Amino acid sequence: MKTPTSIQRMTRQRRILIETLDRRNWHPTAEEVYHIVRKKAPKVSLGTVYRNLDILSKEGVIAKIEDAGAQRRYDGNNKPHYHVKCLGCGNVWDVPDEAVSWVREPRVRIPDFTVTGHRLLFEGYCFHCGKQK
Amino acid sequence: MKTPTSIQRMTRQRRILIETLDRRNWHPTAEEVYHIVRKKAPKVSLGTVYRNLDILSKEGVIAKIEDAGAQRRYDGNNKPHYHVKCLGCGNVWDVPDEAVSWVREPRVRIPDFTVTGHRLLFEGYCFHCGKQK
DNA sequence: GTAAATGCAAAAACTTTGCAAATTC
DNA sequence: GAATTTGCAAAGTTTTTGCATTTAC
Repeated sequence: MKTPTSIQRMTRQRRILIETLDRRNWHPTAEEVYHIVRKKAPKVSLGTVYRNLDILSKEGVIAKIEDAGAQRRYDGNNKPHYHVKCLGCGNVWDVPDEAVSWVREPRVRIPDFTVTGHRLLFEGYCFHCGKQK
Repeated sequence: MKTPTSIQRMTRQRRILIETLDRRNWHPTAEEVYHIVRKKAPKVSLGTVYRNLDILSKEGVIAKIEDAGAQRRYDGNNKPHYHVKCLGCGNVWDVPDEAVSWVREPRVRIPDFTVTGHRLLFEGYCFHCGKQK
C-alpha cells in the first residue's frame, strides 16, 4: 500500500488503522473500521478513525466508495442514463448517450450474485472548477 | 413522467413537487427541491419533501443518484477496479477485472468538462438476499 | 521540547418520524 | 366522513470539529 506523504507522525492508532485497511475485497464503513481497530487499540476514538480515513482518501491511499457528497441527489429522469460529476463543486449533469462510446453495455458475471443493473459515473472538473485549480 | 401507483391522494404539494422534478438535466438535493417547491407552496415542509422523494424513488418515478446507503464505505485497495453492491444488504464486493467484458474503457467527451475518471457500480442481489426476495 | 495527533464530547449536517391538524376523495 | 397526507418539531443517524492532553520525533 502506498505510504501517505502528508502524514507527519506514524502514531500507533494510525499504523493499526492502515494495517487494518490493507485487506482485499473489504469495504468497511467508518464504524466497522473503528470496531476492528479497537481490538488492537482499545482507546481509539471514532473521531480519529474518521480523521484518518479522510486523510488517507485525500492522499489517494484508500478510496471512498460511492461518495455521494454531503447530500443525496435525485433525478426526475428515470430513463437509464449516465451522469458526470464535478469533483470541485459537486454538481451533476447528464451525459448524453451519444457522448459515451463503447461497443456494448458492460456485462459482468459474478458467482452467487444476480446483477440487475449498473451505474456509471464520470468524474472530473467542470469549466468553472477546472479554471480554479 | 410515470404516475406513481401507491399514492392515494394527489395533494397540492405533491403535484407541485412532481411538476418541479420534471425537468431535464437537473439533479437537485432535497433541500434544493424544497426551496423551489416553496415558491409555489410556501408552507411546504422539508419533511414532506423528503417523504415524497422517498415515495417517488421507491416507485421508480424518480431516481436517487449515487445513493451511498446509510454509511459511506471505504476501500483499502486504491487500484482501479469496479464494485458490485447488493441492494438487499448493502454489502459491496470487488468485481474481478476478468468478470467484466467490454471492448474498451468507456470514453466520454463533454464540452467544457475535463473527465478524469469513472466509477462503475454493478447492482443486484447477493445469494443470501436473492433467496429472501 | 515542539508540533502533530488523539480522545472526548459537543455540534453540525442530513434524514426520518410521531402526532395533531388539515386536506383529498 | 374516513383515511391519507401534511406541518411542525423532535429525534435519529452519520460525520465533523474544538480543545485540552498525549505522543512521536
